[in-house]
Amino acid sequence: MHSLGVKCNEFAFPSVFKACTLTNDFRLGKQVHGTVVVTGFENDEFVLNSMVVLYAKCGEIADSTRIFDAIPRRTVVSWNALLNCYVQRDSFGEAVELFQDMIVSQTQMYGEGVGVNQTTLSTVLKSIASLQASHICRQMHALSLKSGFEYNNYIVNGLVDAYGKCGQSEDASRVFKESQTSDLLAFTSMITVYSQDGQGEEALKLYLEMQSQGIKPDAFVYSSLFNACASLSAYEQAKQVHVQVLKLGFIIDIFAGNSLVNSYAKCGSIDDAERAFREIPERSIVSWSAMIGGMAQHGHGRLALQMFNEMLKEGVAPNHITLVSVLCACNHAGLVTDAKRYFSSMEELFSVQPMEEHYACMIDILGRAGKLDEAMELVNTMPYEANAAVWGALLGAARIHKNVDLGSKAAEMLINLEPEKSGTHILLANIYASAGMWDGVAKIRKVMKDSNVKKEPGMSWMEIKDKVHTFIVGDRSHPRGKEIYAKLEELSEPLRKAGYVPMVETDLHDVEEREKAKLLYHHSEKLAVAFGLIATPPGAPIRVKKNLRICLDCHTAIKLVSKIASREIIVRDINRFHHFRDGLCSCGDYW
DNA sequence: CTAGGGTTAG
Repeated sequence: MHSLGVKCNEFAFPSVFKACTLTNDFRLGKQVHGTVVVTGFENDEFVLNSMVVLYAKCGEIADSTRIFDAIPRRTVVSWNALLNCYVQRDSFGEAVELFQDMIVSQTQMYGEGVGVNQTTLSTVLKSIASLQASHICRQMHALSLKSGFEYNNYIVNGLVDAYGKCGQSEDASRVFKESQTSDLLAFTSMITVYSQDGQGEEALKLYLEMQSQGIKPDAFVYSSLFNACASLSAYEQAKQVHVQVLKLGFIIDIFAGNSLVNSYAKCGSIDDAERAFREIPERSIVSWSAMIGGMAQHGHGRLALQMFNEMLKEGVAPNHITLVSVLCACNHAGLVTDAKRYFSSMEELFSVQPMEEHYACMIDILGRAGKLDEAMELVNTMPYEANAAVWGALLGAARIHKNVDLGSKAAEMLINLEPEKSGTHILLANIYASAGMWDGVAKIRKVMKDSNVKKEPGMSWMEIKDKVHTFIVGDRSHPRGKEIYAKLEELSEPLRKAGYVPMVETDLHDVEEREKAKLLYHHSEKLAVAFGLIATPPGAPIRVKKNLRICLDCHTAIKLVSKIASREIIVRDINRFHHFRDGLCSCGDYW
């Protein structure tokens, strides 16, 4: 047109720029920019706004901003284009800053809550979610209400996602419920929030609810569902969801595949995890890390290291998480020398600088192996302040190696760092008890009473078909309670013959000795195992999970039960898996 | 005239 000598007025340019933006034709756009200058329209705000959008879309943020800054009145679209530009390159902080300028400028120009639209809010919510900027969530929520976008699907989804990522799952759920949306993405976001918040039951319930409303899922939701199963340790559930994905004809992509590996591992079946792992077509570092970490948690240290070598052979570079898992694997297998080698060479070999987590892991390894001096040396020379993980590792080491001094020092630091946790007091009491320091035990009991620290009640679960059976110490409310207690009674004689002596001294309950022995014998994990023995077919593995660390007395007893009853018993406690088989445990009595 | 959801450790 221009080359034909036809005069072009300012009304044509925005449309031309728009066409260039839509077709991603940056080259033509630049040419037209030149024409704008030649024809003297470079001060027209409509022309300039359309140029901002063009340059932003092409990722030329400097040019875009330069033009943008020179426009006296910017359109919402220009602001949005620039905002989106920042989000595209993960500059979320800059996006939020730009938005704050935008609010000031647009409010001056148009009045409150008017100069932004749903695209603005949606883009900014995504930035807030990525930054986990919880303090701005509420403001954004208020602004959305004020602007009248409350029930817009994009905004609902954005708010759910942002509240969730900022750790405010209750607010996320309130927005979701009040919106009464039937949008697939909003459902997916809400399911993800629940699963990331450890509310696996809610996640699975919402998935059912979604289907009963006739909303068809897509492949996105499954990674979160598998995670929900993982957090519930619900093996049957994981299998059911897995089967359903296949039935619906969705391909298990890399995200869902990685979650599935993690889920099967966390549900106690490392074999299923490995099968799922082998079926992932293009395994990423996340897939490998999940598999290596799973094997480590199951106590298969050597296999985990083999897996790591296989990974290196395939040319996949480990990241900091992989290396935590590798160290963890060494820890479970008692491979101190290997751990030291990996730890000291990780920066040189894999360009991963040891972080706090790696130090904590290494300190745990040294401590468990009884090298308490070396562990302390590392604590004193590392470039970090010792955190709860480090003191926790030292406390655990002190318990295993019966070191009262280190134990009380570590416990003191831990109680300062996490005063609300009862586990620290309990562990220290165990250390005192095993050293025969009964006044120490009594003191802790008093401190716990005075400071109102409650021992978190121990609970164990067993999943049979799709029903979850819950047990707490001494509880007789289970429908098959009578049989469960009879089974334990029946086991007491063979247990005694096999050398089991109740460890009453480690129990902190304020009751008489005989009463203690009874409580001990009816710990939740023992009840769950007894139930497993009567409720599953002979020879079937028994899977139990517990909300705390498994107790020492139960660990001893269950080892013997696995032999007496010829059963594989798998207990997932808060830290790891214990595979009891033929009188032994996969953790090698280190936990 | 621009915009939304999923994966690994401790």
